[in-house]
Amino acid sequence: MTEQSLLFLGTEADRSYLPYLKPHLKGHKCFIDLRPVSTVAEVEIYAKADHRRVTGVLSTSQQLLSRFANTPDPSLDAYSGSYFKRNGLEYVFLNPLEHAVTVPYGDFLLSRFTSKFVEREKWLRTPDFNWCILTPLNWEKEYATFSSPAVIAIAPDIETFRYNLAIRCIGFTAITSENGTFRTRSIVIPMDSNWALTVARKLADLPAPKIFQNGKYDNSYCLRYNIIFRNWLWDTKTFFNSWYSELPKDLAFLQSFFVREAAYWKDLAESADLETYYLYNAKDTWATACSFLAWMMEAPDWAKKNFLMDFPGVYPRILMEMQGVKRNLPNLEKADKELDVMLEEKRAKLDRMLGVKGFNPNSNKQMPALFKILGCADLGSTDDKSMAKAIFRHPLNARILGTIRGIPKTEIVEKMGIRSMVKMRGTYLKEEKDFNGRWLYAIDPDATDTGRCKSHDHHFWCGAQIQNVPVGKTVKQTIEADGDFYFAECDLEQAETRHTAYITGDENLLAAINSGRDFHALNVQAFFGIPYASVYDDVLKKVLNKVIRNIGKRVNHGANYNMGPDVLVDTMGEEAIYEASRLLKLPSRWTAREIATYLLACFDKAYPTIRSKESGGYHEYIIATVKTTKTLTNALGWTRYCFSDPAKNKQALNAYVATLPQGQNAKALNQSVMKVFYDLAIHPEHSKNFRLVADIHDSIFFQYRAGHEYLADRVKERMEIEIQCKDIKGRTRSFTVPAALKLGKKNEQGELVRAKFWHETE
DNA sequence: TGGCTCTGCGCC
DNA sequence: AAAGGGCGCAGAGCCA
Repeated sequence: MTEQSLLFLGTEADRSYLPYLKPHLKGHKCFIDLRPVSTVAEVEIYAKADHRRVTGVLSTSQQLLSRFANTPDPSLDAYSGSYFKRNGLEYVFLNPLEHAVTVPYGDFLLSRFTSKFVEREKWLRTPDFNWCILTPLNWEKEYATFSSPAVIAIAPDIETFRYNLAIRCIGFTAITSENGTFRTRSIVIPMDSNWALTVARKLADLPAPKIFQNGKYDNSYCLRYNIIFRNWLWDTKTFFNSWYSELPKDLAFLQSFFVREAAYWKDLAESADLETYYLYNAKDTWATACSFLAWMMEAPDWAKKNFLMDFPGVYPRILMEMQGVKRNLPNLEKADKELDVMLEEKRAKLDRMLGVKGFNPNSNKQMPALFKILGCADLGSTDDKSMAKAIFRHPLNARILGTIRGIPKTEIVEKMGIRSMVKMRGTYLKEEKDFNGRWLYAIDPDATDTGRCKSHDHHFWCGAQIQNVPVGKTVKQTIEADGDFYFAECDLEQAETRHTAYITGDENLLAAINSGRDFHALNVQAFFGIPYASVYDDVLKKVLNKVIRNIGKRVNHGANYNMGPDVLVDTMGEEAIYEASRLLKLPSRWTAREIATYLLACFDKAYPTIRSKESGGYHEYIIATVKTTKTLTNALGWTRYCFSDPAKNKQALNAYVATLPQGQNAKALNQSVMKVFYDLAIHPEHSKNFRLVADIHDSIFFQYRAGHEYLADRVKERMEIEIQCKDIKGRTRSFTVPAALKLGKKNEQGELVRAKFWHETE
């Protein structure tokens, strides 16, 4: 590698962080200048001076960036890692150096992007970009290239019109490999004729494996056109989440990460010029192809294993997304009307109490003002927890804030607070979000840090996410099963707690979870010494002491997430904390914080290996594992790369402590979803009588046709899979999380009434 | 008007 | 000093 001379053009804000740049320069000479720059010419004169002979410019200057970007006010963050070459001088833009300290992966990216200059030989030698617009005149020649056996993969990408969901153009980049050299060819089909449609279908049907970036989007649109992509086997978004799940995942970031010479080009999409727009489309496909090559060459085996686990999950998810669920319009209107009436009533009541007109409890200006008047400004927030505290302080507060807060999580509309009602109407009860009478959503198997699926609104710019629909009748009564189908849900029971038990190997937790008895009542006995028999009756299967059982439940929950005492007070609420104190006969002079500290200590005594600071505990194991390997791998074989140091940062510790149980459960459920998909949802014998609706973290929500109840049992069978799990001391056990099928409700005669609406599965 | 941040809240 | 994990989305308010 030849000695290089670099120039860092930063800003004053970078000054105190310059030491973080140095180790990444790998000994190369680097001039530093923090003065404002206004023109490229100025930089060139400075850099090319004989005594400097600078070849590469690293810059955190937004001002300089604006000379390169195609937009008037480009964002440094969007362009970080972007590369430009002008007049023989190369430029790479970076986020402010401060990120090296303030962002967990800041130093990592600083190193990576700096290596575009100091370790250029490590980067994929990018194939040249060459492209054309496909026309009836050139298409045969291009098609011959694309269908040649030398093509190892094809990266397609579509551009769409949002207002009518039409495909505007489709780009394809073919990767060919000859004698170890990769070449690309890119083409764009403007989708403006039947000829274009025919050609697009032909290209999609080619046997070469297809690479998409977030391909569920493209394939959703193409399915409407009957453009069927054969061999969709790769996805760069899934790739990236498989390797560095904590990093950003948008395409622009991916290209700057994988392609040395890539510049952020998304702003070309704003272009009114058609040819520029098609160029943008072609570049998208080319960048996707290059990212694919770079990932294949660079990603470690564990990331590839993650990919193989996650990618097939796109097939059941796209099926769920394209089907959605039916809305029942009369029920939707009824629910909305009911909320509307109650909302107006409560708003009027609140206004009367406050002596004003139109007080808005959702306003971040008005609510703090109200808190100030009520003497609660010290709470620092006006969220639900703070409202609970304010209400606890004084009956007047209770009267006023009660209208805003209502009874949390209640299923009765009359008891709901203003905020909940606004939330329900705005988020879940808007008819205009539906698509031909159906609620659509997206479910991504490749988008979270822990490996869970994530839901959001649909690719067709409608619908809403399906994983946070409020419990209870109000919203769920608007979701109706199709034709002669019924709804059912199958839930994994106590899934994450069971995973925690087998990961930590905590003997007490294992015993509790496997006793077949009521887990929370056992906790009450273990935590507080209150006899199990006074909390739960095993024979009648009945809770005898709801209050104390609930306290046990919440302490368990809090400790599992490694809460501190203050947060436990917040989540439980002072009322419940003092109630616990009374029930457990704790010293009456104790503060809420002291009570919470005691409650958490009770958990630690009962389950000594979970949070224990002593040697051999789970938290210590997490800290040590991340320190030595920077990764955490769960029993299903999914690995998370960890950028933060859990020894130095409690938030990071909490995240990493949670990642194994959460991710392990997620991957187990994913296996079940795959089985249900292949064995039932698309099985020739069953697909007519079975529909997958969604997977929701620890449950599968589906429909079966009347007379085909056995299909529900088959879902349950496929969810109860055996898991081999090695605990932190190296002992392997196998276990199965039990699943519970919810088909409907029993009527007065004790007969099962099957669920026609979603709330009836609860 | 659209885009942005902030706050708050829905779920597991 | 204090620290609950994983998410998406709506409304308010500010700014260009």
